[in-house]
Amino acid sequence: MADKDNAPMVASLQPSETGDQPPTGFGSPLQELRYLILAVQREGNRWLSEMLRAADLTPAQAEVISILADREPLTLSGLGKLLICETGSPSRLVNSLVQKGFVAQDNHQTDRRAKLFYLTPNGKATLALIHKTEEEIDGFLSALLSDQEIKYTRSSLYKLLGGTAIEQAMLRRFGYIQND
Amino acid sequence: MADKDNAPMVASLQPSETGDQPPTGFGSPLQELRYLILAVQREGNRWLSEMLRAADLTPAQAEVISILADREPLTLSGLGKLLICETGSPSRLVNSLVQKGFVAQDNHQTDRRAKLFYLTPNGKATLALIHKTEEEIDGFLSALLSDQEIKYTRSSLYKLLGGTAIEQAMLRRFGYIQND
DNA sequence: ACAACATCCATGACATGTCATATATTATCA
DNA sequence: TGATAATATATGACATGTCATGGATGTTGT
Repeated sequence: MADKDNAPMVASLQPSETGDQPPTGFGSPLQELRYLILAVQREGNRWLSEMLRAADLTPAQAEVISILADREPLTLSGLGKLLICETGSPSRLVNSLVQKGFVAQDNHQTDRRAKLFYLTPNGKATLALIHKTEEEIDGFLSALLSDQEIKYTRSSLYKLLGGTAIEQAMLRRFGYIQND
Repeated sequence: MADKDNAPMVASLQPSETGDQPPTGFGSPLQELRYLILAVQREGNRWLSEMLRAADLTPAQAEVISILADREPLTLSGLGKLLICETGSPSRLVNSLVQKGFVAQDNHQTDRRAKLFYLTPNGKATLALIHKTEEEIDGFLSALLSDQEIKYTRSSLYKLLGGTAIEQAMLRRFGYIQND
C-alpha cells in the first residue's frame, strides 16, 4: 500500500522529480479542506471497491441495491433522486445490475414511459455482503473518529451542501424529507 | 438548479416513484457521513467544472496546472505523487494538457525513461483564472463555515486519511513533508 | 381535442479514476 | 558483469460522472 518514500533517494535526479522544494504558495486552509474531502472520498471508494469485489459489485452498484432494498419498486427517475450522484437518469448503472441478474424490471401500471425496478432473489442475496461491508467500513471510521467528531463533521458538511440540488438526495435518503 | 419537489404531485402513480414511505432501516450516522463526503465532493466538483469551463479546463487539469506552477519541472511520476488522485501514471491527463498547449515536455537529463513537464506561457496564463476560481469557491466555503468549523473538519478528515497512501499526497502538497 | 410544455428514458460523447499489462530503462546485488 | 528487481511511462479496459440530444409519453391550459 504505502510507497517507498522512506527509502533514501539516490541522488541522481536533478531536479528532483517531485519538486521537493518547499512549495512557494501554500494552499489556504480552505483549499486544503477541499482536497481533503476529495482525498477521503477517493480513499473510501477504494476501500469499498476492494471489499465489494467479492460480490462483483462496484460501489455505485451497491448503492443502487441498497436503495432498492429499502424502497423497491422504483422507477429510474425515482432512483435517480435518491442516488447521491443525481446523474440524471442512471440507465447504464441499473442496466449493469439487470445484466448481472441482481435487478429486474416491470412495466409501470399507469405510465408507459416508466419502468419499475426491483431486486431479484439474487440481488437480495447480495445485501448480506453489502451490509457486512458497510459495517466493516463504519467500524474503521468509528475507530478513527469520536462520536462528537462524527457529529460535528456531519454538521459542517451539511452546511457545505446548503441550498444545493444534491442536498435533496441526502435529505430524501436520510429521512429529513419523507415525501416528494 | 433545484428540482420541482415543491410542486404537488399529481396522485396518479401507485406506488410512488421515489418510494416515499419512510425508509425502514435508516443509515447509521456513519453511513450518512460517508454519503455526505461523497455529496460534498460531487457538488464541489460541479462548481469547479462550471467555473473552469471558460478556460476549457476540467478540475483535474486545473489541479495539474496548479501543481506545475508551484513545482515545475516535474516528471509524470513526480506529478502523480502530488496529485490527490494518485492515479498511477497520469499520462492521459497530462497529455490532454499538452494537446491543449498548456504544458510542454523536455527530456530528463539523466533518466531516459522520464520526461519533464512544465507550463507553457499559455499554461501560465490560465493560472489567473484558476486562482480566481479557487478564491471564489473558497469565498463560498468561508461564508458557510466558521474558522473553527473549518479547522475541526480538517482535523477530522485528516484522521480519516490516517495511514493511507493517499495521505502522502496531501502531506506533500500541503507542506508537512518537504522532501521525498 | 389541440398545442405547448414537462417528464421518462435511452444513448452517445467525453474525461477520468482504477486496474492490469507491456516495454524501456535504471538500479541492485550476487 | 549478468541476472533480477524496481521504476517510468504508455496503453487498453471498464465503470461512471457529467452533459447533450432525441424520441416517447403525460400533463396542462385553452
